[in-house]
Amino acid sequence: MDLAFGNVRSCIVHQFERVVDLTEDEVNLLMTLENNEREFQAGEELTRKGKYNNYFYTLQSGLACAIKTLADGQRQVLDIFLPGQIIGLQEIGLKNSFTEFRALTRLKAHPFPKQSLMKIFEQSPKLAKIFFTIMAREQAMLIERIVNISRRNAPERLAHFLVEMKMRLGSCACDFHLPINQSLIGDTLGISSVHVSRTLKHLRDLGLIDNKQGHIVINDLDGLIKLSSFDSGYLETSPEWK
Amino acid sequence: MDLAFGNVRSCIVHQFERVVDLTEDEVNLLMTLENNEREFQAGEELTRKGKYNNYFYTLQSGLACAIKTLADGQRQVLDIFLPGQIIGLQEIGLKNSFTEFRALTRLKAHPFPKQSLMKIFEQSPKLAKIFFTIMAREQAMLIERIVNISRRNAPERLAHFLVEMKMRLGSCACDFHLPINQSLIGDTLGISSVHVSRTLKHLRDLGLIDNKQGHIVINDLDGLIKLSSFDSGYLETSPEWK
DNA sequence: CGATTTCTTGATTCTAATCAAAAACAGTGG
DNA sequence: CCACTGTTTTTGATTAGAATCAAGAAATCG
Repeated sequence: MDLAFGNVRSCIVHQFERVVDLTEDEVNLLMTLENNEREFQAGEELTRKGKYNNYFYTLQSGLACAIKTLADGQRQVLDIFLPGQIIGLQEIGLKNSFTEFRALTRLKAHPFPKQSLMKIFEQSPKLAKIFFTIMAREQAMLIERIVNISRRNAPERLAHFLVEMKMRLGSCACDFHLPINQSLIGDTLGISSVHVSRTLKHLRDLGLIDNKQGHIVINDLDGLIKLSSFDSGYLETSPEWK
Repeated sequence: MDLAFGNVRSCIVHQFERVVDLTEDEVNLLMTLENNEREFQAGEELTRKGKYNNYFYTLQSGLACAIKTLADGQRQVLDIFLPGQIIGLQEIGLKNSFTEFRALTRLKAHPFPKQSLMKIFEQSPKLAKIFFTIMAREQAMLIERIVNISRRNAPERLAHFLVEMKMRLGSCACDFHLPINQSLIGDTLGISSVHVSRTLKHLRDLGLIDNKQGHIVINDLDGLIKLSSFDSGYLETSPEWK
């Protein structure tokens, strides 16, 4: 398995401490969200679609995604989850959800019941605030996805997507595994798989990237950023919310 | 001004009580968010774009929208706010926001500083939970917008948009004012204004709707729902989160 | 009532979808 | 290690949906 999607020690605490300093009590409170670990195989569903799901998951290692399937069988990928992210926040409070969460690689995740969140709110307003901030960041990413799909053409969309993945992975190396096929990329960006193939070739021809089966090399990050008019603002958290 | 966008008494409390029963203390706490009212003219910006904004707004009457403008001048409308909604939640915690909030009609809104939210979290976990639920609903709407833009063609998109507006307005009468021009509708749905005009004509020709300057009449709601495969699930809150 | 904005309609162009088939690749078991 | 199978990717040809350009009609505003 690729290092980029490898293990994160106590993933949620780690994630939170990037944002704020936690007291011992708060760390312990958060740790209660991670008391049982489950492993999923690549392709396995974390939640069965349609069935009401009472769990969140904190993703420890591997990759997952959220997929919405339409009545006519079309699919839309809503998010690709990296280690440290919380899976399922987006459908909190909804009567019934038709979002399906699926493992993209073999992965480890900690399921915890949605009620735990309420307990956390009661015991620590500070943590409530952080969950709020995380939710807001998710939302900012969704907004950026709307802009991307709605306003950019295929090469721009793909370039934006690749830059976003690179930024979120945070690796210095412009070189990472992307273990999803072109069909799923298309379902993320709202273009057909055939056109994804053509567009990847186009970006290769421009010398911006190289790719072969699930491996991306970014040759010209600035070029991709310029092409897609990528603005990282939506990934950055305000200091005062830390 | 149209009744549909008319006054809501103490809008946020009203909104919250649709979801949960509030104690006297909680009502008072919420009321602190509405202690000063401001009026904005149609077309006026609530927040100046680019400038850091420290305020939320609870919308009391009128309509507003959130717009993101790209570097090349293209616009994307992210949300259309109805009375009772909170404007600005989506950009909480973000370092810098390039979302612009603009009045679509003459409107009344209550600005309150973002810090107030933290105070509420400290004093009532129950209210924190409701804010969370509201945020989740916003997010569900964004997800639906992604699906709409990404997966449906122009007539389907427009039909979906009209059904959503009707559902959110909650009016029994399939007949409402929509005080935004076709250019803005296009910027909401990711199609050009010219194509909005053609598509509206198409829906009229099918006998599904009637429209003239800012006024929509839905003749065949079921037809629109079927055309757009509209599923209201994303607007409905789960009972256990109430 | 003139001026400006918005809406409609037509003609053309372009991007991406679809259809179809071949090539590359990954996984399987002999 | 290689043949067999199924999946994924590539490439080409065609079609469809929507953008763009342009100009006239309608509505709104002062």
